[in-house]
Amino acid sequence: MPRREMSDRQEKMYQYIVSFIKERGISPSIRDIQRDLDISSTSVVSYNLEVLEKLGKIVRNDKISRGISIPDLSPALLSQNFGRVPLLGTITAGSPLPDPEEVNLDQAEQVTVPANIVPPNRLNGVYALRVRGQSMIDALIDDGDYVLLRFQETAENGQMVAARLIDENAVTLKKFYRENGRIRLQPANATMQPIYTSPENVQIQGRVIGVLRSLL
Amino acid sequence: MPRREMSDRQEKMYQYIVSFIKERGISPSIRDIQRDLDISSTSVVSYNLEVLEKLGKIVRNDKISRGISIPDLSPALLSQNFGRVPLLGTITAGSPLPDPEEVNLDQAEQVTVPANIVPPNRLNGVYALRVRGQSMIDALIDDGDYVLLRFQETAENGQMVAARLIDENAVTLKKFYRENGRIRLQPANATMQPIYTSPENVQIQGRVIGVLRSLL
DNA sequence: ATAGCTTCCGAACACTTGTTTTGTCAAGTA
DNA sequence: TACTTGACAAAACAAGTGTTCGGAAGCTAT
Repeated sequence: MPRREMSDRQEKMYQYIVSFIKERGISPSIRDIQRDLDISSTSVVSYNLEVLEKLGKIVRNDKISRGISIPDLSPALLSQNFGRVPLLGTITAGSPLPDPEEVNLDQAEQVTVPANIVPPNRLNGVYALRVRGQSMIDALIDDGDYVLLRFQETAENGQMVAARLIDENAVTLKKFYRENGRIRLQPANATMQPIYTSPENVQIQGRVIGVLRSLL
Repeated sequence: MPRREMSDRQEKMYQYIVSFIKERGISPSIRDIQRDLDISSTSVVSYNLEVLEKLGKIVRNDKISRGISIPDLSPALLSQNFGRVPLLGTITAGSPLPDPEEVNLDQAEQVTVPANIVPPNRLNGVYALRVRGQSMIDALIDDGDYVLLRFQETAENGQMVAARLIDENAVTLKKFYRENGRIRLQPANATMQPIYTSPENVQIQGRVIGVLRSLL
């Protein structure tokens, strides 16, 4: 049996509910619908809401006020197909990076991260940085890209990290290598030289786990 | 004057409201909060909600039932900080690509696109493809990346496009050049040779406008 | 036409829900 | 001490809100 279509009235009610929720963030009451759609009785609204629920267009939370919600608009979606991480600044070879723990996460600009790139449930401790410069061009990271980093203080050889050089008070995006007692920070750009320094002078601020690039 | 912090109780209430809305799609009532958080009186809830609203953590719709909404969770966000495009398949040098117009867009897998990469209002006619192979490695596109393409049938010299070779019935990701009467499709990989063919044999299926990469 | 169905109407009902009022109590503060 | 303020408690109040129910109107099929 094919799914029945919505009647004219049901279509209008559905549209009304969707825009009401989009604009105000809460469900309309039955009397809201009745009034704004010039329906003669609340019982008519009730009746058609029942139909809409059977059609799967809306979900009703039994007998409670303003209990209409729309599955396709569910805030649950907000944590399903993507997540959001704070954009903590720009990373350039040589310029200092705001400490992720000191930034007010509430007021930081947010970057949406598709679930295909990093699943939302693995987004804890992840932040984004804008890339300035081409020091990682051979690692397919270009000026203007956004890199996603997971905060961690250690790294394996070969991992791409944001590393802080304490003495120089600089933060840079490099590949990390531990070599008999010292650290090598290797740019992915054939024209640039690696940095050698002592383990004490290096503080890892996160590891790159994703890249986003706009070519518009 | 620095913004005050939430008290312990307010923190709990806020968390409760957020998860309630996420799970059920509607706001909790004051008595829901009172009961589930073991608060002695509705007036206490009311009092603290007032504080939360002053802090900007929640929005209250005056005097109506279940009128609490959370700005950060607003369904309006669903069309603000990102958009979604269909994932139409995989592009490999040599394998055919499903025609974007023939695919059922409703049931195609969706990819979330951050507003930073492509603004949602410019997402019309945009689709995503998974990249197979390393023919564009010098253009910073690697195996496994997602590329975002805007559907268009013409291209300027140097633009990166998905091009269909009609005779060969193959689709490939290349840089496009028009050279005195013929077309050159240039891979961005020093080890690979360009393809030369006639304009009649080339059908452009879209231009690359973004790249998403996961390094997890 | 008649039965059966869907859709609608109007009003009344009962529960849900936000608000208000009156106090209490502890921590500051002059 | 006396006064203010923040946070809480208990109960009562007044709307807001979903539901129900008898009946009417329109429609379809027999």
